[in-house]
Amino acid sequence: MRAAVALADRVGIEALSMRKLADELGVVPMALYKHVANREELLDGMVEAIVGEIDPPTAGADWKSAVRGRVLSARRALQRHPWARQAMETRTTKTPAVLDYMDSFIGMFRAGGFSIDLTHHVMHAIGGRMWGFTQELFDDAPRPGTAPRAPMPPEAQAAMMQQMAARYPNILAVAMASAHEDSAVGQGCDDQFEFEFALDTLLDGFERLHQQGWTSARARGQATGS
Amino acid sequence: MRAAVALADRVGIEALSMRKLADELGVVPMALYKHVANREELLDGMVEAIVGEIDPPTAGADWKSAVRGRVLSARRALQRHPWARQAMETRTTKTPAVLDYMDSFIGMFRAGGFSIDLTHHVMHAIGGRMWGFTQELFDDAPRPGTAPRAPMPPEAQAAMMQQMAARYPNILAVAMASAHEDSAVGQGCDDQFEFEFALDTLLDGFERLHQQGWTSARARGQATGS
DNA sequence: CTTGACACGTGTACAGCGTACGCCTACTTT
DNA sequence: AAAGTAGGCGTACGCTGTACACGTGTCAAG
Repeated sequence: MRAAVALADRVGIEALSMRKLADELGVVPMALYKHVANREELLDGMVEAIVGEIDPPTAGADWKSAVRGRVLSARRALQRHPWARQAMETRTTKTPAVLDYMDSFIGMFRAGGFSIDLTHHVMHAIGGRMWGFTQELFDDAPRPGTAPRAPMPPEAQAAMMQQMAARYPNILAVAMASAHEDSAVGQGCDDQFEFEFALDTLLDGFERLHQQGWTSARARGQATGS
Repeated sequence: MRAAVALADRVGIEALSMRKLADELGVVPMALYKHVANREELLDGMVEAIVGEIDPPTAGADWKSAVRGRVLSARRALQRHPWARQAMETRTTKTPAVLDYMDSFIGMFRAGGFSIDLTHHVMHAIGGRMWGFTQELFDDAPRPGTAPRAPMPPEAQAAMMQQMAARYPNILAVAMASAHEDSAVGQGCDDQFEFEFALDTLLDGFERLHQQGWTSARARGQATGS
């Protein structure tokens, strides 16, 4: 796994093949399949490793600087591994380290007193920026070419829920809240709304900066008002 | 090209191979290479086609609703072709339709009276959201595995500049301004700054919403303050 | 001390991929 | 009529992921 990350750092993600990695390890290609089921799972593992490099949230900080610091840490991790962004974007399954990160990320807003509802929208808005770059989050839309996962037996689902509740309380809270909301849409969350929420938050910010005659804050040595 | 888009719509981008596309057209694979140099160029062309589907900016609207409408149009185009997002993210060369779109996008802010400087940062901040999703823009960082493009003879470069100036005046204006800025960094633009600018714009927006006791605007039938 | 399970590596094989190279045919332009 | 050109064809090469069967070594239970 570490070797895969190192190799990708050197040759990029496209050039990382099972054969090249096997060569690197002085081993025959098929040997790798004793450790991962397939190439996809290898990429999953690599992403896990990168997510693990992100610093934990600074304890005792206000929500804003906690979030800010965490995102910048994620960005640093991504910059160390330029292939990681693309790899994350193509990943479809959410692995434990990713869920951990999301859960604790949600936790930062909750600890700052954000309502579940606002937290939910805010998570969408910050989207992949939370990874040090940007992507749509919660993107469960079935893409063509990806087979729908096999349905699980109900008791297994229940057990899964238990596990989830214990390990990812914040994710669950948000998911539950958005599931039975008294909105017009009813079940699930409204992608269009989330997109416009993020867009408008940015546009409103731009408007404010423009109205107050913003000139390069860089020269003044700070970013925005924060 | 149209056939490629249609096929990708059906089977996804991963499953779109030169051979499948050739089959679709009732033709032998190598026949495709009379129309495109390679698969990359095919993808470039497909992205061009999608960008061409985005509506032109509404004439006579204020900058904010012009930008808003355009982004939502881009989003609609992307939703019609779920593979397009990923395709655009892997594209490295900026093709004419893409440059046209960027130029006219910059133009919307300029027409709204934004300074070149603010426009620049704002373009970074809105990033790929301008595409109906989100990505880092102006991302010219050389990735491993991509050969550096062959350098051009200087007179060709000059001619290129002429063309650029005529066709993409807004892009050029922004590029020029950021090239010789009196900042500490000097030449080029500061990725880190741009990232933090966008992040802080969002965080400031979140803070404002939180402070004014935001509750689901969806129930009230509007997004944010706009 | 033997036996079997298990983790891990090997070798061979196959189908699918992008595409280099050379050849052929039909149509347009002169 | 001649020549160029746009497009399609066939073959072939090296690369990919991975299925399947077959070793080995380590270790616990009989």
